[in-house]
Amino acid sequence: MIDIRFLRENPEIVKQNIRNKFQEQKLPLVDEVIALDEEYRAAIKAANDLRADRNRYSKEIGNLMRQGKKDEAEEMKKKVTDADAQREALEKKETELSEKIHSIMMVIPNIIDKSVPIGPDDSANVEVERFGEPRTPDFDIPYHTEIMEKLNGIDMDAAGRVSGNGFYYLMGDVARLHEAVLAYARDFMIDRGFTFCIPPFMIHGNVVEGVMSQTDMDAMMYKIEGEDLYLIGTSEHSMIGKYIDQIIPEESLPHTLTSYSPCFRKEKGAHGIEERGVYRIHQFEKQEMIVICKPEDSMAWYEKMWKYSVELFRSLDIPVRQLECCSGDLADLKVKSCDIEAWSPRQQKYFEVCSCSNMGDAQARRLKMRVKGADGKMYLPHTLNNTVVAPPRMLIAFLENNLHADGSVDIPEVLRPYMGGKTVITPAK
RNA sequence: GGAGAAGUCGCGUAGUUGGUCGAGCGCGCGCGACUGGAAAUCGCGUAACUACCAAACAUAGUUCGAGAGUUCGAAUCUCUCCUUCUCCGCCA
Repeated sequence: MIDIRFLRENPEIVKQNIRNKFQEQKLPLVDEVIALDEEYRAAIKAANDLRADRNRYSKEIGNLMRQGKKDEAEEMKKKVTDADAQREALEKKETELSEKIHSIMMVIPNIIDKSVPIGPDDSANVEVERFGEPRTPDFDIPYHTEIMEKLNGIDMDAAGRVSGNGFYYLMGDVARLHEAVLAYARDFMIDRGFTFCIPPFMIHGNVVEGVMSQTDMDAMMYKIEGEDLYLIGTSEHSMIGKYIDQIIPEESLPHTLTSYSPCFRKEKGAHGIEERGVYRIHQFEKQEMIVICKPEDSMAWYEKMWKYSVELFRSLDIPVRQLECCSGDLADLKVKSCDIEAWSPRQQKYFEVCSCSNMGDAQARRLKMRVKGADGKMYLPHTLNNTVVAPPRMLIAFLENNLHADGSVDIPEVLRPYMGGKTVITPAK
């Protein structure tokens, strides 16, 4: 969500930004919203004048009543009532226009950063840098669910019977590994100064609207029947939502938080064969990091945040690369975003395991989250989020990269304390 | 889930026959005076949003949990919802 004042004053920038994001169908909305806005402000002005009249008369009526001048008061009441219809019509127009403008502003994309590569879709994303040498073992690596099955670590059949497609039972060492990764990631972020947080896993509709775009909401969020509650798709939703309607003291910035939560996603749409198993599921668990900071600091935080992800994966000896999202692949709220992708020796390619985003002030504007500056002035902070690690998916990379021909899997040193000291897990006999 | 109480300006409170209440007081905070400096004291100031404006000020509008209603006029009356607290129930 961008500032309507900015749009009003810089329609060409907004339009060019829409073109850069290959959303030509939204171009007419710019002029449309400018016209509506003009109409809206005229309506406000007219309605304000009428309200001012009413207020003035009402005060006068009070005075007259006190002086016992009933007749004059009655006459004045009539004057006010006469203007009622006009005032109510204007007020109705006011709210209608305001709603229209709001709904348009909700779909106007955020202005992307100058550095974002222009491209229509994810095929135009740009590899920026690789970290670690991709390895290719001299034996065939099975599909990740097979590796897990050999370790007696997964039961997809039972999950299918109990919950349907898109769920999993993790068992034994694999389940423990899953928790170990989360615990390690949690401590990794705590060691970097982030505050650990366990947020609500269900949130109100208005918070959902504040943190994500409408299209994302439809495609992702599960709603609780009969209640104004949604299951979160990521703890970013509750963590950024935490600040709804809040005024943050400037001296408390930046807020650096790392949160754990299960994540629930509908995952509407067709997904390929490589997205079976635990790659794309309705429920998974994730350690997340979010930062609320001054606008001028957000790019520095962005750089720091994606590097944390790289560092974490490298500490588990998994090769990764940074892939910068191009304009067309950037969700509407985002200013800049990149994925960290892990190397899959089986597929001989990288696949997404983390997603780091700078949302600029878009979420802050929607949520009415503000910072009170030292000079007493209010401004909108910037919000950022990044995956620390989402274990079911990261386990794919983990197992493939640490697998031996006999089906055993090495446990990297940093995870051993969380695995009861085990150095390796081995297939059941 | 049931019964009761409450939700006011950063915090604590006043406000209960609707009008001079956008809101008093205390604390906190800011500025100033006093002082060698400080404490204490005294004085002044201290919500957000919107419109107008290049901007500031001024002006006008909106906001006393949220929404709707009654009324010329609502913090004050009515209704619905939400939240918190107390008690009970039910449980990890």
